Amino acid sequence: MLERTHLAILHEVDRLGTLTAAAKALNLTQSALSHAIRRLEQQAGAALLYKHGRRLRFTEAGRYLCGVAERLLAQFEQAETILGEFAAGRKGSLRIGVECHPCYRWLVRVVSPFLARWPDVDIDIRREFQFSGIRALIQHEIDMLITPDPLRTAGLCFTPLFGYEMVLVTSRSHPLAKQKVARPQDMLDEILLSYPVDDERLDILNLFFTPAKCRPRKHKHVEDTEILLRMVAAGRGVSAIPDWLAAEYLNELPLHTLRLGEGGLQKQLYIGRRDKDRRAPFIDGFLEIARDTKPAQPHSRAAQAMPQTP
Amino acid sequence: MLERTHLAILHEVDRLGTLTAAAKALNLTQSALSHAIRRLEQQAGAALLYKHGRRLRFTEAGRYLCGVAERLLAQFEQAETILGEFAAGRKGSLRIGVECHPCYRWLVRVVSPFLARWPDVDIDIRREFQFSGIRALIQHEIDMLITPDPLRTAGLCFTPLFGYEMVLVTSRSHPLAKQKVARPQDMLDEILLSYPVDDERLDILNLFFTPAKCRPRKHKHVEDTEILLRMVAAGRGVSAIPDWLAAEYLNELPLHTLRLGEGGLQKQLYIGRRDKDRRAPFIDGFLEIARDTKPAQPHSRAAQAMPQTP
DNA sequence: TATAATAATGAGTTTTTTTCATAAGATTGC
DNA sequence: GCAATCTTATGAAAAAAACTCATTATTATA
Repeated sequence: MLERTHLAILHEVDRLGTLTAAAKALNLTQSALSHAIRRLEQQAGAALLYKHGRRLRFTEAGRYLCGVAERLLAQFEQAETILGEFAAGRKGSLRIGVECHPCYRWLVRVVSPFLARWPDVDIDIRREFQFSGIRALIQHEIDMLITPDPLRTAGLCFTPLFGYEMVLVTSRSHPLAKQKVARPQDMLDEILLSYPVDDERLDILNLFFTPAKCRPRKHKHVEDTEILLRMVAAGRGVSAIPDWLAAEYLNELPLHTLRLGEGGLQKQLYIGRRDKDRRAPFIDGFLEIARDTKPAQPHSRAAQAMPQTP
Repeated sequence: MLERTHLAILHEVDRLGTLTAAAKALNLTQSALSHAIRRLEQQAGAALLYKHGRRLRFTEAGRYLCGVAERLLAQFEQAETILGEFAAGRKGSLRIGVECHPCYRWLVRVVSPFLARWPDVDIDIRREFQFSGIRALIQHEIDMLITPDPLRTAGLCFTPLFGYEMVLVTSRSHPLAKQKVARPQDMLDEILLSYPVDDERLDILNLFFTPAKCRPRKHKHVEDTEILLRMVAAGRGVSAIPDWLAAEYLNELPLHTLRLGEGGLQKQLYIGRRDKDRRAPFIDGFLEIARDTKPAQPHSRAAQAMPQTP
């Protein structure tokens, strides 16, 4: 079978003219090359070289193979180079799962510096999972998971990114806008707007309404953050979002934010990865950039006090 | 170093899903494949496969190599196919040198059946040589030489093709047209037309005039056979050409042919090749067809008696 | 014609690959 | 949950392949 070494030998013989020189270039003996060529010729059933004086010349078939060699050897070398890039962790693709809907807005700010730092790494962000994000991570469907719910699982490790508080947003003209703190009982007549997520995974239901054994009057799903907040601003409902996300919109929309309960609904965002993924430096690289990318200033809630009309 | 076998293994694993199946397809054991992949991974410094359940999955790097494999394996296979063509003697190119100017006309009749018989062989006909055709043959500038002057040379072998006679052609209205035989002395006032070849290589000078220690009045070179004979027909000169070539034109042009001297100027056409070129069946193939392709009937000289005006 | 350069060859050694036997891990069906 | 089954991993031994060494043969050169 035609092998890479055969091509390398023919190529060097072509380049240097003699077996002896080619052998030296390949760190082999002239004898080894002679044997190798002989074997190849016997297998192929065609002469590749013949003696011309004390040198060698290529037959038609040999010359043809030289052309093949030139093309294929280059491809081998390129493949090895790229393989080296993979090995060094410079090349690859990073599939990031996001379990916290609004976090997408924060994530896009992480991605840009990452792409600049790791030009050969592609990023793929996924927000929908067959089952849980954790499972997707374990099953290698994604490489990193951004989630506020780090399940302690063997083989995974979670790193905290930053803490935040889920706040209630209402229109600035909403009756609740006079309060600083919202209690579940205040909201029995409200329409709750949320991202389209299972009820069990909505913190405002799990941690706010359920303990108080009540529910808002109505619960509607809205896909997009922008639209959701515009609906809130228009008084069509209220919603619970991270404080830093609200902060980004307070200057643009007539919104008011309230603490959810006396202590507030405190959350922490985590980034998770598989333990064994030490192999790819860019995973750590992403983690580092993610840790350094803080969300909008939570204390910009002060902005809500500023007199301002959109 | 990345080898063809590595690519083949990865390709089969990709295609069949398991090492075991791939091993069977490659007529190896599962163990051999496992070892081979392990070695490659160690050399590359990058994981290529990882266990997922009881099967294997490709890492990024592994998937990349699968792509490489698909491309490169196809190229290897194609190269081997073509190498097989060479081995079977079907693929190649035949460079034919022609030292006898008018023989070109005969040669074209050989080429057609050859091309039909060896569809994969290209033919390249060369009429100009740096030095001699023999030298071109020895130095592999050409593979076959058509010549009337077979120099006995080591490493070459010449095969006779057919005998012919160089005849003098004149216009039918030329004074010499009354004769059947031309003597050198008859032609002291003539203009000799010939192909543009060194005087030493013109038989009519070497073998006809020189022995008689005389020369025609003038000697002109004409490139093309057709033009040369039209000039002869127009009485602008006389020329010496093979009898079979004259035969081809006797019906078309008012030409007359005379024997050069009493015995005539007898020649033999040879085809020469390198001794060692047994390697390429199509060289023998060409030789066979050439031997079977006879020139125009010499006895069609009878045509000259037929009453005919152009 | 001797000398130098180069390729070819055969035997022996080294290296690489392969196999065998078995362990270990994961899935399936009961 | 457990046996049966499927799959990969591993280490040692065997087999195969590649390589080297020493030498011969051929050609070019001075």
